[in-house]
Amino acid sequence: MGVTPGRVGRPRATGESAGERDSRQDLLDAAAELFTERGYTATSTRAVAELAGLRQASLYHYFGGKEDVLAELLEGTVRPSLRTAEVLRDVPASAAAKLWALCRFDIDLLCRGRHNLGALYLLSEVSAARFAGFRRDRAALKAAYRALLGELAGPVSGLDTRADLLFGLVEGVILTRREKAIEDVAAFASAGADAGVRLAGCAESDLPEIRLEGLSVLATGKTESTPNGSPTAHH
Amino acid sequence: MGVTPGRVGRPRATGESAGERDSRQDLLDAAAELFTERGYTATSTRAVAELAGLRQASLYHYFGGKEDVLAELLEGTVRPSLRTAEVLRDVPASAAAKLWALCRFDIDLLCRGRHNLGALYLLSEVSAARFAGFRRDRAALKAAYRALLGELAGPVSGLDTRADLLFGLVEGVILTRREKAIEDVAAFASAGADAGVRLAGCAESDLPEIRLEGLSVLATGKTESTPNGSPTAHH
DNA sequence: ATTATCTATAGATCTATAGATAATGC
DNA sequence: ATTATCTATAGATCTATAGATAATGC
Repeated sequence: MGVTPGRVGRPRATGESAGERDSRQDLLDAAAELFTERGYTATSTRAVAELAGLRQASLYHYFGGKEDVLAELLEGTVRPSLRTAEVLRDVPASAAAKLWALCRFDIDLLCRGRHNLGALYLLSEVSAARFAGFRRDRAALKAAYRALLGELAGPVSGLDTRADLLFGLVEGVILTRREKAIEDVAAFASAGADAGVRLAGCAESDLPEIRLEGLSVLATGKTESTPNGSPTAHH
Repeated sequence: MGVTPGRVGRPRATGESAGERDSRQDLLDAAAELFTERGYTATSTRAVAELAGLRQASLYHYFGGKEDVLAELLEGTVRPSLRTAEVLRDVPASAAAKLWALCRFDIDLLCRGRHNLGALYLLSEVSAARFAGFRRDRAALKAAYRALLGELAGPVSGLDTRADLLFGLVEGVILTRREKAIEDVAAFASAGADAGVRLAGCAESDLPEIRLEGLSVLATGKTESTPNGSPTAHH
């Protein structure tokens, strides 16, 4: 014990190999930073690898190619929200409180983290069939929003439209965050959740109660949030 | 009269030159389609030129480079909204109605048109200093939203946050549109405007009146909407 | 003469593969 | 022997420029 682990394999050309985590994660982190800040196509595999402290070709030891890196990052951005939505379904609480809680969780997640990972979804290239897994998860999350809205409003016409708008409100914070730093994320997420239930038609006077119940729902659900910066890897 | 105009300059290699509009606009249209569908960096100048019916190098006769094309498209996306916001400022109407009208106009604009031009703003590359003009206009538009919100709510705390969220709701429709076609744009835009004033704190019971007044404001303002597909060029 | 286009190309990328090398593990 | 990395490179781009060419205009 106490023995330095000693790494298998040829050392990195940049001496910096030593103290770091594993290279695969280094690559994902570097890609997250560059993809969100410069865009996907504008980022070369060389840029990713070198920010991670490796040479370009070494990226191919861990990923089939650039697209695989993006796919993995993308999936990490919806999964936690989707899991929260699933947990909420079985929690005994008012629909309004659950909706508040889901908005609050999602917005918080999108605002937190070192990079604006939600922005990856904005890349036009994501339309490609390659990212089917991600898009399936995202559709399921949207369905969860719609279900809660329906529970709240009864069989109202225009439910789909409202779900679209509400989902847009939540994802819209990605754009806000791109424009400026959000200082107090918790407050912003709560305000966003307030806006969400207002949009859903809840009366202003019911808000304080909804908020309280929503917060307690979140606390019970104890849906662990993503650790700062890097997406959770479930692979 | 009746004489075919007869075009100056060497004819296009693709015979198709004849019936078209001017080449500059052809290039902008082609770029709009490709940038929104594949992304900016992923689109080559060759692809743009050839979709426009020209050869790659001919693009440089009209634009300094790819970035100039993007800059011009971008500016066309905010200008009409900004102009509407300015017109609304001086219209005698309730703040709620004006806010409704502005939301309605913006959402309508973002949803209409052949390509999802709003999505251009999502490109990460747009952060670059190169597009200062566009970003200035966009900031001014957001300020208009905030002003109306302030007028409506009085000196409330968290006004900036609400403006961010409202703006996010409006721009969020870009994401909705990317995901699916919006069949009835007018209805969607009205529902979005409803959602906007709800979010701003207006009571459900006031909505019918706000809507009516908002619609009449829009009709008076007579802010001409962008012609289908291509951005208005104010240059 | 002027203009809009063309063809050709230099120089700079960028992705992905082949194969060498420098560690540890046994 | 296994592994993680490296170096080198082929082949495919892509952007921007130089300079030719095929129309109209006068």
